[in-house]
Amino acid sequence: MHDFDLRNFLPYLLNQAAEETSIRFSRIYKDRYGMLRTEWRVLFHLGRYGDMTASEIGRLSKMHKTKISRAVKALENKNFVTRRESSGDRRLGILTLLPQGRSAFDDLVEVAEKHNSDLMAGFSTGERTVLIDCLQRLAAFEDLPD
Amino acid sequence: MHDFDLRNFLPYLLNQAAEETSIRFSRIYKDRYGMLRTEWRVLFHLGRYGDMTASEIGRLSKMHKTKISRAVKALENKNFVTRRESSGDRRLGILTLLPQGRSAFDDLVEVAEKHNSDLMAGFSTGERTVLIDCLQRLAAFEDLPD
DNA sequence: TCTTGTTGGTTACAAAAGCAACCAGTACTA
DNA sequence: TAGTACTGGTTGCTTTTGTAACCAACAAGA
Repeated sequence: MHDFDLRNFLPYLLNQAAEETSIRFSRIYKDRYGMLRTEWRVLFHLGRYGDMTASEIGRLSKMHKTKISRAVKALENKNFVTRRESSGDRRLGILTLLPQGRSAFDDLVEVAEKHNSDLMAGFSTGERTVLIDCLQRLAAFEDLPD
Repeated sequence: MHDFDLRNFLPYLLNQAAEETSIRFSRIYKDRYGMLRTEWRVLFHLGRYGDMTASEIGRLSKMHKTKISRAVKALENKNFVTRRESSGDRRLGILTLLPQGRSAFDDLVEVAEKHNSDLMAGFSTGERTVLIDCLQRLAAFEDLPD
């Protein structure tokens, strides 16, 4: 019996919090649109930032390129997204939201905003600021030198 | 282009932070002991709380029972853990750390404590308190009524 | 004590993630 | 303009996870 407390260990605690807060939202994009987490992430990037290539999404989201590749394929099958070749660099596939994808995005953004404010509801303004700020710094932690 | 910002969306942000903060530590338990995340979680519960059954670990960690079952099997194969049948209820398997598991635990606790303080290093005392408190509340969110 | 329901735990099968190899296309540079 | 090295992206194979079905063992009531 050791006094190390898992409940103060950030990687563990963050993981628990991430899982708990994701469940309800994931049920919605899964039930309504048959999407996976990787798929809504791609969708959200395109909806939020406009046309992008897979590797740009990768840089922002830090998802591995195979995940993105498969998510894009699934979104194409759903007619949510289309891909056209870049005129300059022919390796690049520029991804664009199609009307159906746009409307799923609009729908899910509303859900996400509601869900987010539910999650934040218990916190004071000051707590929210600190929480978001700390999380953003932690999310960038691995980019720091060892 | 919508103004919804993924970077303020808690489920996303928490996930990013969780992944980033887990990488270094996971490399260590993987490299040194060939363990998976599920395995170190079980190990840490036993090391921290003493003998437990699989379902007690499940209640605390919220891991699904199949994950625990497989993690326990892997830990038994490594001679980190042993299981004996409860004298009372013969369904229950009481899990105990073996010397090798104990020493891996001791080693990893040190690593985890160091890693945790590295992660916290950038935060003020006030920030730490708020962060941990908010995360613990978020981790319990799904237990709340809808 | 039968019978119905529950709980602890495992297993088998399907879905998803991780990893490495690969195929273009580009970029450098000799 | 050939050679080498890199980048964007896909595919195939392996490892992990999720899900549901299942097998004991227990519990509670008729």
